[in-house]
Amino acid sequence: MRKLTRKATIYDIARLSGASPSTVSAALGESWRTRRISEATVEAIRRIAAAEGYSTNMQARGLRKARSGLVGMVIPLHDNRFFSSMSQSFEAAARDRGLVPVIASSMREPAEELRIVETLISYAVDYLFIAGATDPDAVTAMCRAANLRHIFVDLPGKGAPSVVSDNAKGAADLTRRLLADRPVTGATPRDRIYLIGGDATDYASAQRIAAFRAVLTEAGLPPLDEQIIACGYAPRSALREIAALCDRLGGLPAGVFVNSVTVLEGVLNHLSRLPLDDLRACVIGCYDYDPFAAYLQFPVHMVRQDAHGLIQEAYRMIDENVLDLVLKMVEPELIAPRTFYDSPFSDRG
Amino acid sequence: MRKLTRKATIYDIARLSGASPSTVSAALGESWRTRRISEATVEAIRRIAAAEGYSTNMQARGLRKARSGLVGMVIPLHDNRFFSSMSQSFEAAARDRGLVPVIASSMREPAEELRIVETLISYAVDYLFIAGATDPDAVTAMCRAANLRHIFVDLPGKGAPSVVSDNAKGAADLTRRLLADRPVTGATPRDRIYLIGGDATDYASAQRIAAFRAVLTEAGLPPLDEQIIACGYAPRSALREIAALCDRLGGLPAGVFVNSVTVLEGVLNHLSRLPLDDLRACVIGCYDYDPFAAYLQFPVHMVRQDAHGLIQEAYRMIDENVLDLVLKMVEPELIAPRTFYDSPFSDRG
DNA sequence: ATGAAAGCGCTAACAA
DNA sequence: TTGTTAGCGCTTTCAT
Repeated sequence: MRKLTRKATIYDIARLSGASPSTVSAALGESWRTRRISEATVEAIRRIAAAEGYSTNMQARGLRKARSGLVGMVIPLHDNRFFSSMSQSFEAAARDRGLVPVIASSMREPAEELRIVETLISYAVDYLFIAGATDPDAVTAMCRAANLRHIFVDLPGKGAPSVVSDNAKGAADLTRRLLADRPVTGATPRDRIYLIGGDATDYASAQRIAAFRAVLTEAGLPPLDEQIIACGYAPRSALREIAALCDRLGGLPAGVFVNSVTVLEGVLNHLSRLPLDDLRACVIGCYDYDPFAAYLQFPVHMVRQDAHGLIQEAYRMIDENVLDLVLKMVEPELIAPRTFYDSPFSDRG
Repeated sequence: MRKLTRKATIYDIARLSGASPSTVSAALGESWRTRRISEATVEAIRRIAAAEGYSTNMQARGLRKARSGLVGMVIPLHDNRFFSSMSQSFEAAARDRGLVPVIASSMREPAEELRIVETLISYAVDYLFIAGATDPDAVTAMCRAANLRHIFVDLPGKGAPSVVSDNAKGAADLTRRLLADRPVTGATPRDRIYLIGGDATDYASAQRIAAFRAVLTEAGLPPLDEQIIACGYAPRSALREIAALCDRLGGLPAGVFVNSVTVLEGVLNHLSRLPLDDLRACVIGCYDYDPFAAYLQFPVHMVRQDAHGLIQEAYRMIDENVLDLVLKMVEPELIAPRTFYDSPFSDRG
């Protein structure tokens, strides 16, 4: 017969054990050593608590201690290999520290991002990670007002420590690789390399676009503005833009630098409609790694961003109480077509 | 100059506005209508609160109201297309209801799963979704003790409403499709279809395996036990098992039913080392959809589970206060090789 | 070695 | 229409 009563509190355990609530609190927590509660008492109290299915009410504890035990993270979206890897690492690292992770997705909407930050502040998260921030300054302002330690990941902010991929290096490496694979003359619009996807106003894309331009210029192929198609990250708009581009050019260009895995999804949607020989004449690079995308019918050069490393580094800053406005870079890695990268969680599924 | 003071409380707003804390509380919340606070007062209070950057302390509110405003969900892992889609839908649906989602991954470890449930209970989540439960009965026991409404998704439980994919139908469809694509005789070990991956003791895999067996049997090809290789969901073990299988058979079998997208990752890792012609002689099906996996060098038949539909249905049960031990089925969809499925979030990235 | 009591910030009776 | 008060469950001085 199921008990319909509310959850047990320390008062219940106190009554049952004959000890006082404060003793119970100490016995059930960490402070019993310093309070010099006898081991016998602690044992007895814990036994009873276990029997009653007691568990600490974290709302009450948090209220009293002014620490919730929660760590928040804002990501653009869950349904994305890069960000979901970050979530996985974020969660593991949180647990290692006895914290409970709360991950929310902003859909890259600045307003939504701020609403989420406000919500997380309401729940008194102890730290906040913001990945792919769309409005870092506003986030910093809110966190400052709430006295909340925060840290930017992937896209940096000016008001807090930041950990980002070395986008310039990753993009330069990828661009060079595309050129090496498929030398172009730049003589005709089709004999050029195009960059598609991303938001030219965000830091990561800006860095990548700059590197892309620089490498092309170095190679004596200074890019025209129309070679940069920063149409956002959504598959749907990427599909539209790559189709339009092929229309304009009368076919695929010599090469495409795809600015994220979600963009690649849209691009692939279009490419899949074209004859295979056309695809093979075009060299494709993608700024992000996906094991399946590594084995498509045409080779794809990929840049694997170190999601795990980014998160580790960010937690290190929290652990070491770094408050300086550092901008830490984590190296991405160029992955050759048809190569497997063994993720840190590949023994899980 | 940054204020270093703690966050504003209703007492601060009360002092500043000349109203009482309870009036402030009402004005800032929903109850001011029924309490018949004048609009003017409400306005004034809200203005001051906004100016002070006030936001409700949800720990305190939750403690008082015995409702946290949190909804929990346990998933096996974040870094997985199926589950991360679920997260995305779960979060959107939570927000529609004014709830804050807390998603935690169990890595498919029963002990971890229970620890997470206990943690979520500690934080007083108002509802709990458990996706891919490894120990549903234990979860139900804990939730009962804590008086927590819960619901199983993907893998059902006996003690609470459950929403699951129609695994039998999905697996039967996929198996039939494999047979249609690549008729086998069953005469030699290589001329058979093998199922790889999953956990034979979990409900979903059990259903799929049963359907796989049934379809083969119907077709006059009753499967041997060695045709079922339920080696778990991890890419790494799938890699090992498919390699071992090919070793035993002296090459790829006629067909492979891959039991999840993570398993496909491991399988692909092996297949990628084989000559393309060998792969093309083997028909591959995967129970899960991934847009990139849909465009590999060899065709892959896929079953798309309706993550969004599962979550919608689960929330519907919460909304309608369904308490019966129903087992609701959601139909998966067979997706032909090289087909794009347009996800509900493809306008995002 | 343990207990009593105050208070974290909020809401809901109950008063006025 | 608004104010006063008690108390949600916990931790922490301060007593003893």
